[in-house]
Amino acid sequence: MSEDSGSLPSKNNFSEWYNEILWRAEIMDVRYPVKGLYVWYPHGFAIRKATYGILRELLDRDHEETLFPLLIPEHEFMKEAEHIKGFEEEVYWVTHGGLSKLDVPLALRPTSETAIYPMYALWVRSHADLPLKYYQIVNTFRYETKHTRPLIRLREITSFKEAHTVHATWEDANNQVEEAAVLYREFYDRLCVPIVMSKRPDWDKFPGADFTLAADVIMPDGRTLQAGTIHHLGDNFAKTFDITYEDENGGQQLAFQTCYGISERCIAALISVHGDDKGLVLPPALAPVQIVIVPIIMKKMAEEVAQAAKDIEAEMKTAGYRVKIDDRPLRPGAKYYHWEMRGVPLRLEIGPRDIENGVVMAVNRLGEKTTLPRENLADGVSSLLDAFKDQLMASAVGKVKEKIHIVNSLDEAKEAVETGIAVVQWCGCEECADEIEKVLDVSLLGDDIRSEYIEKAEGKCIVCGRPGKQAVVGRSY
RNA sequence: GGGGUAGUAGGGUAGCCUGGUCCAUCCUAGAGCGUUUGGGACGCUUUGACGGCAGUUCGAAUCUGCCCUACCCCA
Repeated sequence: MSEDSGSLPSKNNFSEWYNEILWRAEIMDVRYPVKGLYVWYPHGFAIRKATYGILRELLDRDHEETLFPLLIPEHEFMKEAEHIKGFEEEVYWVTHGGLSKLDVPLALRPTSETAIYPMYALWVRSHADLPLKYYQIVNTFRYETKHTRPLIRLREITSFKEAHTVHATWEDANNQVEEAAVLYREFYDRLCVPIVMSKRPDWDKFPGADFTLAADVIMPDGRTLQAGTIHHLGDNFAKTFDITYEDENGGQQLAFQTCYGISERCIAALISVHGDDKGLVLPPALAPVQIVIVPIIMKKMAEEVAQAAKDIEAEMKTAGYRVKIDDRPLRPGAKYYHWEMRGVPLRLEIGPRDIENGVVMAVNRLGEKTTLPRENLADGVSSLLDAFKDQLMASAVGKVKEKIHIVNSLDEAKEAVETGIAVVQWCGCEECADEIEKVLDVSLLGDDIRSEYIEKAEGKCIVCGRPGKQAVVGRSY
């Protein structure tokens, strides 16, 4: 395989590194002949499967999974004025069935509010139906005009997990927003990816929402990637789609709603945060292959070594690991590079010497070697993998902390956003935000910061000097 | 939104202005055979391309038109 040899561009050149690792590690093939659409390789898809498996597991605690249609009739799509304004530039329309023009044009969902809420209007009858918490994992379409980028800016988002909840009161919905924030934090914890959550400024919230919380990931080049959003929809959509319920006293009440989504950008974050110059680095839970066994086959003891590898494979399978023997007729070194590129967390080497000594060589993806006793191998493996996961998290947190700069002036902020994000004091008005964005060439990501990496502090707006609150600014994808 | 540059085999390049070939070339690419194997093995044999569609021509990677795609710069 062509992607098997040679080295990656250094991660210091993040953009090149990112493009190259996607195909070298067999995540995505970008050669599909339509702009903004990409193909998942089986290996990338396996990472997706593991990642979304975790998302499902977390949501399934108290949500139910559903599936709504891809096509939305124009009259439903056009109902919510703010919502339309937010999306009209980027909607794909199906206008023909065969050769005949459709009476009602159909939108390819850019997001599913207008597909789901007409049905919610039918489903929600009484307070006993609430809260209602459904989610789906679907593809969505947006006609992006700026530069598309695999996993990050797509015309077909292939893996949009969107949850849509309905509640009796604004406060209930608000509690759900908080629950979603906890949920997303736990999700990214499982990915060992640190996030910074904040409240988007009003002009940047989801079209039709009361407010929006967002999880941003700080990428290796210091730019931020919005990797999850949580919207309090108030009763805005309930009014439009007539979602009402009968309360305890027999009166009709408007419902309150939230929605929150995560797309395959989470995988872009996963790859980018952990990967290194040798390729992918994956937490064991997300690795399609968790353990690769490389038999060191020489002329002597060839049979014994092959059999020992098979025995280890069987043992690891029994212990519940995704494991693979690499018995291809290649030099061992070639195999090491091959699996390092694909992010396999742990490699076990077994050769004549090891058999004689009753041990197995274990090497984790960070290159640390351990000699494990052959007896009770699964125990040794288990503790190595646990330690490896903790190492990944610690290293990711360390990198993020270096990229967060708490600053007191526009000048300091300007320097800070060259390598990461700046935490500034901001009075909250749009004029000052515009000034910050213009001078620094950044986005004001949000205030009401929720991050264990950022200490709370008070101060004065770095533009106008009025009393401020903390806000995150950075260059974003 | 405006401008620019470019698409040649799995990947990387030359050729294009000045149309012509039976072998273009490199690789850590593929296939086959053999010898190897504790950090990217070696030898021999071999496969495969001119982004797409139309046009000009005896003849197009090369000229013309349209389309698609990618990258860069400016708002």
